[in-house]
Amino acid sequence: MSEGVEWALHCCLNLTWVESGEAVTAAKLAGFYQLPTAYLNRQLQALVRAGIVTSTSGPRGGFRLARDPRHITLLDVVTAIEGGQEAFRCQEILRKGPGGRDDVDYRKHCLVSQAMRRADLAWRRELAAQTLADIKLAVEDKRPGTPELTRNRLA
Amino acid sequence: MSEGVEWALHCCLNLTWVESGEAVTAAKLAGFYQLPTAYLNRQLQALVRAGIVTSTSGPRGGFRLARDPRHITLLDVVTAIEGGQEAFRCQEILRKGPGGRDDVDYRKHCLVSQAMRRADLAWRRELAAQTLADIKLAVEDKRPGTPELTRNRLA
DNA sequence: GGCACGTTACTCGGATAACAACTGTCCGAGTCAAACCGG
DNA sequence: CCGGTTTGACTCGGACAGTTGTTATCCGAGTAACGTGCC
Repeated sequence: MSEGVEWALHCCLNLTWVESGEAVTAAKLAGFYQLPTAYLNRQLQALVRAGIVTSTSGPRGGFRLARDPRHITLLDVVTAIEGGQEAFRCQEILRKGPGGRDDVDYRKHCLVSQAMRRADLAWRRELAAQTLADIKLAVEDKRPGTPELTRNRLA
Repeated sequence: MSEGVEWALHCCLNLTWVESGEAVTAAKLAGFYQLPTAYLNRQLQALVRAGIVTSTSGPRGGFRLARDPRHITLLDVVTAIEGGQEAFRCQEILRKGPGGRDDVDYRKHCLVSQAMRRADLAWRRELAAQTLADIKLAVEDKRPGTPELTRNRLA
Protein backbone atom coordinates (compact mmCIF):
# COMPACT_ATOMS: atom_id res chain seq x y z
CA MET A 1 0.00 0.00 0.00
CA SER A 2 1.15 3.49 -0.82
CA GLU A 3 2.87 5.50 1.87
CA GLY A 4 0.66 8.47 0.99
CA VAL A 5 -2.22 6.78 2.81
CA GLU A 6 -0.52 7.36 6.15
CA TRP A 7 0.16 11.00 5.25
CA ALA A 8 -3.41 11.57 4.12
CA LEU A 9 -4.87 10.04 7.26
CA HIS A 10 -2.75 12.13 9.59
CA CYS A 11 -3.35 15.29 7.58
CA CYS A 12 -7.11 14.78 7.62
CA LEU A 13 -6.95 14.14 11.33
CA ASN A 14 -5.01 17.37 11.86
CA LEU A 15 -7.54 19.22 9.75
CA THR A 16 -10.26 18.20 12.18
CA TRP A 17 -8.64 20.47 14.77
CA VAL A 18 -8.29 23.69 12.81
CA GLU A 19 -10.87 26.45 13.16
CA SER A 20 -13.83 25.79 10.89
CA GLY A 21 -13.54 28.06 7.87
CA GLU A 22 -9.76 28.32 8.02
CA ALA A 23 -7.79 26.76 5.18
CA VAL A 24 -4.39 25.13 5.68
CA THR A 25 -1.76 25.14 2.95
CA ALA A 26 0.02 22.03 1.77
CA ALA A 27 3.26 23.56 3.01
CA LYS A 28 1.91 23.86 6.56
CA LEU A 29 0.61 20.31 6.56
CA ALA A 30 3.88 19.01 5.16
CA GLY A 31 5.97 20.97 7.65
CA PHE A 32 4.05 19.36 10.48
CA TYR A 33 5.78 16.03 9.86
CA GLN A 34 8.66 17.25 7.66
CA LEU A 35 7.18 15.65 4.57
CA PRO A 36 8.01 16.67 0.98
CA THR A 37 5.55 19.45 0.25
CA ALA A 38 5.04 18.89 -3.45
CA TYR A 39 4.35 15.20 -3.11
CA LEU A 40 1.97 15.67 -0.21
CA ASN A 41 0.18 18.22 -2.37
CA ARG A 42 -0.28 15.45 -4.89
CA GLN A 43 -1.99 13.23 -2.33
CA LEU A 44 -4.17 16.10 -1.17
CA GLN A 45 -5.33 16.57 -4.73
CA ALA A 46 -6.52 12.98 -4.68
CA LEU A 47 -8.53 13.78 -1.56
CA VAL A 48 -10.03 16.77 -3.37
CA ARG A 49 -11.05 14.62 -6.32
CA ALA A 50 -12.67 12.19 -3.88
CA GLY A 51 -14.63 15.00 -2.26
CA ILE A 52 -13.04 14.54 1.17
CA VAL A 53 -11.39 17.96 1.32
CA THR A 54 -11.92 21.18 -0.61
CA SER A 55 -9.17 23.39 -1.94
CA THR A 56 -8.88 27.17 -2.31
CA SER A 57 -6.31 28.99 -4.40
CA GLY A 58 -4.57 32.28 -3.77
CA PRO A 59 -3.62 34.03 -0.54
CA ARG A 60 -5.21 32.54 2.58
CA GLY A 61 -5.99 29.53 0.44
CA GLY A 62 -5.32 25.87 1.20
CA PHE A 63 -7.27 22.78 2.15
CA ARG A 64 -10.11 22.14 4.57
CA LEU A 65 -12.36 19.18 5.29
CA ALA A 66 -15.33 19.00 2.95
CA ARG A 67 -17.72 17.59 5.55
CA ASP A 68 -18.13 16.65 9.18
CA PRO A 69 -15.42 14.22 10.43
CA ARG A 70 -18.19 11.95 11.66
CA HIS A 71 -19.03 11.27 8.03
CA ILE A 72 -15.48 10.61 6.81
CA THR A 73 -14.46 7.01 7.25
CA LEU A 74 -10.95 5.61 7.03
CA LEU A 75 -12.13 3.67 4.01
CA ASP A 76 -12.99 6.94 2.27
CA VAL A 77 -9.45 8.21 2.72
CA VAL A 78 -7.79 4.93 1.77
CA THR A 79 -9.95 4.61 -1.32
CA ALA A 80 -9.20 8.18 -2.35
CA ILE A 81 -5.45 7.50 -2.35
CA GLU A 82 -5.31 3.88 -3.44
CA GLY A 83 -8.18 3.96 -5.90
CA GLY A 84 -11.02 1.63 -4.91
CA GLN A 85 -9.80 -1.50 -6.65
CA GLU A 86 -9.41 -4.63 -4.52
CA ALA A 87 -6.02 -5.74 -3.25
CA PHE A 88 -6.49 -9.12 -4.93
CA ARG A 89 -7.14 -8.51 -8.61
CA CYS A 90 -8.62 -11.68 -10.07
CA GLN A 91 -7.07 -12.17 -13.51
CA GLU A 92 -9.54 -14.96 -14.28
CA ILE A 93 -6.86 -17.48 -15.12
CA LEU A 94 -9.54 -20.18 -15.11
CA ARG A 95 -10.54 -18.87 -18.52
CA LYS A 96 -7.23 -20.10 -19.91
CA GLY A 97 -7.57 -23.49 -18.22
CA PRO A 98 -9.30 -26.64 -19.48
CA GLY A 99 -13.00 -26.01 -19.91
CA GLY A 100 -12.58 -22.26 -19.63
CA ARG A 101 -15.37 -20.25 -21.25
CA ASP A 102 -15.17 -16.74 -22.63
CA ASP A 103 -18.73 -15.89 -21.64
CA VAL A 104 -18.30 -16.60 -17.93
CA ASP A 105 -17.38 -13.93 -15.39
CA TYR A 106 -14.88 -15.82 -13.26
CA ARG A 107 -14.62 -12.95 -10.83
CA LYS A 108 -18.05 -14.06 -9.66
CA HIS A 109 -17.87 -17.83 -10.14
CA CYS A 110 -14.27 -18.68 -9.21
CA LEU A 111 -14.29 -19.90 -5.62
CA VAL A 112 -10.75 -18.70 -5.02
CA SER A 113 -11.76 -15.25 -6.14
CA GLN A 114 -14.79 -15.37 -3.88
CA ALA A 115 -12.70 -16.33 -0.88
CA MET A 116 -10.28 -13.50 -1.49
CA ARG A 117 -13.14 -11.10 -1.98
CA ARG A 118 -14.59 -12.11 1.36
CA ALA A 119 -11.32 -11.18 3.04
CA ASP A 120 -11.24 -7.91 1.15
CA LEU A 121 -14.75 -7.09 2.29
CA ALA A 122 -13.86 -7.84 5.89
CA TRP A 123 -10.97 -5.40 5.58
CA ARG A 124 -13.16 -2.71 4.05
CA ARG A 125 -15.89 -3.26 6.62
CA GLU A 126 -13.40 -2.66 9.41
CA LEU A 127 -12.11 0.50 7.77
CA ALA A 128 -15.60 1.80 7.07
CA ALA A 129 -16.53 1.31 10.73
CA GLN A 130 -13.98 3.89 11.88
CA THR A 131 -14.51 7.59 11.23
CA LEU A 132 -12.14 10.48 11.60
CA ALA A 133 -14.27 11.70 14.49
CA ASP A 134 -13.70 8.42 16.33
CA ILE A 135 -9.94 8.76 16.11
CA LYS A 136 -10.13 12.46 16.89
CA LEU A 137 -11.98 11.76 20.13
CA ALA A 138 -9.66 8.92 21.05
CA VAL A 139 -6.63 11.14 20.58
CA GLU A 140 -8.17 13.97 22.58
CA ASP A 141 -8.81 11.52 25.37
CA LYS A 142 -5.26 10.18 25.29
CA ARG A 143 -3.45 13.49 24.67
CA PRO A 144 -5.68 16.40 25.78
CA GLY A 145 -3.22 19.02 24.59
CA THR A 146 -3.23 17.87 21.00
CA PRO A 147 -6.09 20.04 19.62
CA GLU A 148 -4.61 23.35 20.71
CA LEU A 149 -1.07 22.27 19.90
CA THR A 150 -2.08 21.27 16.40
CA ARG A 151 -4.19 24.38 15.87
CA ASN A 152 -1.29 26.64 16.82
CA ARG A 153 1.19 24.70 14.75
CA LEU A 154 -0.96 24.99 11.63
CA ALA A 155 -1.98 28.62 12.14
CA MET B 1 -0.98 -7.46 -4.33
CA SER B 2 1.22 -9.56 -6.54
CA GLU B 3 -0.37 -11.51 -9.35
CA GLY B 4 1.59 -14.57 -8.27
CA VAL B 5 -0.79 -15.03 -5.35
CA GLU B 6 -3.58 -16.04 -7.71
CA TRP B 7 -1.28 -18.45 -9.51
CA ALA B 8 -0.06 -19.99 -6.28
CA LEU B 9 -3.57 -20.48 -4.92
CA HIS B 10 -4.82 -22.20 -8.06
CA CYS B 11 -1.71 -24.35 -8.32
CA CYS B 12 -2.00 -25.48 -4.71
CA LEU B 13 -5.65 -26.25 -5.29
CA ASN B 14 -4.79 -28.32 -8.35
CA LEU B 15 -2.13 -30.14 -6.36
CA THR B 16 -4.81 -31.31 -3.94
CA TRP B 17 -6.23 -33.49 -6.71
CA VAL B 18 -3.12 -35.31 -7.86
CA GLU B 19 -2.32 -38.80 -6.63
CA SER B 20 -0.56 -38.64 -3.30
CA GLY B 21 3.13 -39.32 -3.86
CA GLU B 22 3.13 -38.03 -7.42
CA ALA B 23 5.11 -34.85 -8.12
CA VAL B 24 4.02 -32.29 -10.70
CA THR B 25 6.55 -30.22 -12.61
CA ALA B 26 6.37 -26.45 -12.86
CA ALA B 27 5.90 -26.83 -16.61
CA LYS B 28 2.77 -28.93 -16.12
CA LEU B 29 1.32 -26.51 -13.61
CA ALA B 30 2.11 -23.56 -15.87
CA GLY B 31 0.65 -25.24 -18.94
CA PHE B 32 -2.61 -25.73 -17.08
CA TYR B 33 -3.38 -22.01 -17.31
CA GLN B 34 -0.84 -21.04 -20.00
CA LEU B 35 1.33 -19.20 -17.52
CA PRO B 36 5.03 -18.37 -18.01
CA THR B 37 6.80 -21.45 -16.68
CA ALA B 38 9.95 -19.86 -15.34
CA TYR B 39 8.13 -17.19 -13.42
CA LEU B 40 5.66 -19.63 -11.94
CA ASN B 41 8.62 -21.71 -10.86
CA ARG B 42 9.81 -18.68 -8.95
CA GLN B 43 6.55 -18.46 -7.03
CA LEU B 44 6.63 -22.17 -6.31
CA GLN B 45 10.06 -21.73 -4.79
CA ALA B 46 8.52 -19.24 -2.39
CA LEU B 47 5.97 -21.87 -1.42
CA VAL B 48 8.82 -24.33 -0.83
CA ARG B 49 10.62 -21.86 1.43
CA ALA B 50 7.38 -21.39 3.37
CA GLY B 51 7.03 -25.14 3.81
CA ILE B 52 3.74 -25.38 1.94
CA VAL B 53 5.01 -27.59 -0.87
CA THR B 54 8.08 -29.79 -1.25
CA SER B 55 10.23 -30.02 -4.35
CA THR B 56 12.11 -32.90 -5.98
CA SER B 57 14.79 -32.59 -8.64
CA GLY B 58 15.55 -34.83 -11.59
CA PRO B 59 13.33 -37.11 -13.65
CA ARG B 60 9.85 -37.65 -12.20
CA GLY B 61 10.58 -34.68 -9.98
CA GLY B 62 8.42 -31.66 -9.34
CA PHE B 63 6.27 -30.24 -6.57
CA ARG B 64 3.77 -31.75 -4.18
CA LEU B 65 1.89 -30.46 -1.14
CA ALA B 66 3.90 -30.68 2.04
CA ARG B 67 0.91 -31.44 4.28
CA ASP B 68 -2.79 -32.15 4.35
CA PRO B 69 -4.87 -29.49 2.55
CA ARG B 70 -6.97 -29.16 5.70
CA HIS B 71 -3.95 -27.62 7.37
CA ILE B 72 -3.06 -25.15 4.59
CA THR B 73 -4.91 -21.88 4.93
CA LEU B 74 -5.24 -19.20 2.29
CA LEU B 75 -3.27 -16.95 4.62
CA ASP B 76 -0.37 -19.40 4.51
CA VAL B 77 -0.21 -19.16 0.72
CA VAL B 78 -0.67 -15.39 0.59
CA THR B 79 2.00 -14.87 3.24
CA ALA B 80 4.39 -17.17 1.42
CA ILE B 81 4.17 -15.07 -1.75
CA GLU B 82 3.67 -11.59 -0.36
CA GLY B 83 5.89 -11.95 2.68
CA GLY B 84 4.03 -11.48 5.95
CA GLN B 85 4.37 -7.72 6.30
CA GLU B 86 1.17 -5.73 6.71
CA ALA B 87 -0.38 -3.89 3.79
CA PHE B 88 -0.24 -0.63 5.75
CA ARG B 89 3.35 -0.04 6.79
CA CYS B 90 3.36 2.56 9.55
CA GLN B 91 6.30 4.88 8.95
CA GLU B 92 5.83 6.49 12.35
CA ILE B 93 5.61 10.01 11.00
CA LEU B 94 4.44 11.14 14.42
CA ARG B 95 8.07 10.92 15.46
CA LYS B 96 8.86 13.82 13.12
CA GLY B 97 5.91 15.87 14.38
CA PRO B 98 5.76 18.26 17.34
CA GLY B 99 6.36 16.39 20.57
CA GLY B 100 7.65 13.34 18.74
CA ARG B 101 9.93 11.12 20.83
CA ASP B 102 12.64 8.80 19.61
CA ASP B 103 12.05 6.26 22.36
CA VAL B 104 8.39 5.63 21.57
CA ASP B 105 7.17 2.84 19.29
CA TYR B 106 4.48 4.63 17.35
CA ARG B 107 3.45 1.45 15.63
CA LYS B 108 1.90 0.54 18.95
CA HIS B 109 0.78 3.93 20.25
CA CYS B 110 -0.38 5.77 17.11
CA LEU B 111 -4.14 5.44 16.95
CA VAL B 112 -4.16 5.66 13.18
CA SER B 113 -1.73 2.79 13.04
CA GLN B 114 -3.87 0.82 15.45
CA ALA B 115 -6.98 1.34 13.36
CA MET B 116 -5.23 0.19 10.21
CA ARG B 117 -3.84 -2.80 12.03
CA ARG B 118 -7.32 -3.79 13.14
CA ALA B 119 -8.43 -3.85 9.52
CA ASP B 120 -5.37 -5.86 8.57
CA LEU B 121 -6.11 -8.39 11.28
CA ALA B 122 -9.71 -8.74 10.10
CA TRP B 123 -8.38 -9.48 6.62
CA ARG B 124 -5.93 -12.06 7.91
CA ARG B 125 -8.51 -13.67 10.14
CA GLU B 126 -10.80 -14.17 7.16
CA LEU B 127 -8.00 -15.69 5.11
CA ALA B 128 -6.89 -17.95 7.93
CA ALA B 129 -10.43 -19.26 8.31
CA GLN B 130 -10.39 -20.79 4.82
CA THR B 131 -8.31 -23.86 4.06
CA LEU B 132 -7.43 -25.43 0.75
CA ALA B 133 -9.60 -28.38 1.72
CA ASP B 134 -12.62 -26.08 2.09
CA ILE B 135 -12.23 -24.75 -1.42
CA LYS B 136 -11.44 -28.18 -2.76
CA LEU B 137 -14.71 -29.56 -1.39
CA ALA B 138 -16.68 -26.57 -2.62
CA VAL B 139 -15.30 -26.99 -6.12
CA GLU B 140 -15.99 -30.74 -6.13
CA ASP B 141 -19.56 -29.97 -5.12
CA LYS B 142 -19.98 -27.37 -7.85
CA ARG B 143 -18.06 -29.17 -10.62
CA PRO B 144 -17.91 -32.92 -9.87
CA GLY B 145 -15.72 -33.64 -12.89
CA THR B 146 -12.90 -31.37 -11.78
CA PRO B 147 -10.80 -33.84 -9.75
CA GLU B 148 -10.43 -36.40 -12.54
CA LEU B 149 -10.08 -33.74 -15.21
CA THR B 150 -7.30 -32.03 -13.28
CA ARG B 151 -5.57 -35.31 -12.42
CA ASN B 152 -5.49 -36.34 -16.08
CA ARG B 153 -4.36 -32.93 -17.24
CA LEU B 154 -1.41 -32.92 -14.83
CA ALA B 155 -0.41 -36.57 -15.38
C1' DG C 1 19.96 -63.43 -14.55
C1' DG C 2 21.50 -59.94 -11.22
C1' DC C 3 24.29 -56.06 -9.92
C1' DA C 4 27.37 -52.07 -10.35
C1' DC C 5 28.56 -48.20 -12.98
C1' DG C 6 28.67 -44.52 -16.31
C1' DT C 7 25.69 -41.78 -19.11
C1' DT C 8 21.91 -38.98 -20.08
C1' DA C 9 18.05 -36.33 -19.79
C1' DC C 10 15.28 -33.95 -16.70
C1' DT C 11 14.13 -30.76 -12.79
C1' DC C 12 14.67 -27.24 -9.60
C1' DG C 13 17.24 -23.00 -8.00
C1' DG C 14 19.28 -18.78 -8.13
C1' DA C 15 21.37 -15.03 -10.90
C1' DT C 16 20.17 -11.75 -14.58
C1' DA C 17 17.29 -8.08 -17.61
C1' DA C 18 12.71 -5.52 -18.97
C1' DC C 19 8.82 -3.23 -17.24
C1' DA C 20 5.68 -0.70 -14.31
C1' DA C 21 4.38 1.72 -10.26
C1' DC C 22 5.51 4.53 -6.60
C1' DT C 23 8.17 8.50 -4.95
C1' DG C 24 9.87 12.97 -5.49
C1' DT C 25 10.31 17.58 -8.03
C1' DC C 26 9.40 21.52 -10.86
C1' DC C 27 6.98 25.28 -13.07
C1' DG C 28 2.69 27.44 -14.91
C1' DA C 29 -2.58 28.95 -14.46
C1' DG C 30 -5.68 30.92 -11.55
C1' DT C 31 -7.01 33.68 -7.55
C1' DC C 32 -7.47 36.54 -3.76
C1' DA C 33 -5.64 40.29 -0.97
C1' DA C 34 -3.54 44.35 -0.53
C1' DA C 35 -1.73 48.62 -2.14
C1' DC C 36 -2.38 52.54 -4.97
C1' DC C 37 -4.75 56.20 -7.18
C1' DG C 38 -8.38 59.21 -8.27
C1' DG C 39 -12.60 61.46 -7.00
C1' DC D 1 -12.46 59.80 3.39
C1' DC D 2 -14.15 56.17 0.05
C1' DG D 3 -14.43 53.27 -4.10
C1' DG D 4 -12.36 51.27 -8.18
C1' DT D 5 -8.33 49.52 -10.37
C1' DT D 6 -3.93 47.70 -10.79
C1' DT D 7 -0.45 45.13 -9.09
C1' DG D 8 1.60 41.45 -6.93
C1' DA D 9 2.40 37.48 -4.38
C1' DC D 10 0.48 33.26 -3.04
C1' DT D 11 -1.70 28.65 -3.81
C1' DC D 12 -3.15 24.74 -6.15
C1' DG D 13 -2.80 21.72 -10.29
C1' DG D 14 -0.81 19.06 -13.64
C1' DA D 15 3.47 17.83 -16.34
C1' DC D 16 8.29 15.95 -15.77
C1' DA D 17 12.56 12.71 -13.73
C1' DG D 18 14.59 9.15 -10.15
C1' DT D 19 14.09 5.00 -7.54
C1' DT D 20 12.12 0.81 -5.84
C1' DG D 21 9.40 -3.34 -6.58
C1' DT D 22 7.15 -6.50 -9.68
C1' DT D 23 7.30 -9.39 -13.96
C1' DA D 24 9.73 -12.21 -17.07
C1' DT D 25 13.74 -14.99 -18.63
C1' DC D 26 17.85 -17.74 -18.90
C1' DC D 27 21.38 -21.01 -17.70
C1' DG D 28 23.87 -23.92 -14.29
C1' DA D 29 23.92 -27.52 -10.17
C1' DG D 30 22.01 -31.56 -8.70
C1' DT D 31 19.49 -35.85 -9.24
C1' DA D 32 17.12 -39.93 -10.49
C1' DA D 33 16.30 -43.07 -14.09
C1' DC D 34 18.04 -45.69 -17.91
C1' DG D 35 21.14 -48.40 -20.61
C1' DT D 36 25.41 -50.97 -20.67
C1' DG D 37 28.82 -54.07 -19.35
C1' DC D 38 30.57 -57.36 -16.09
C1' DC D 39 30.19 -61.12 -12.75
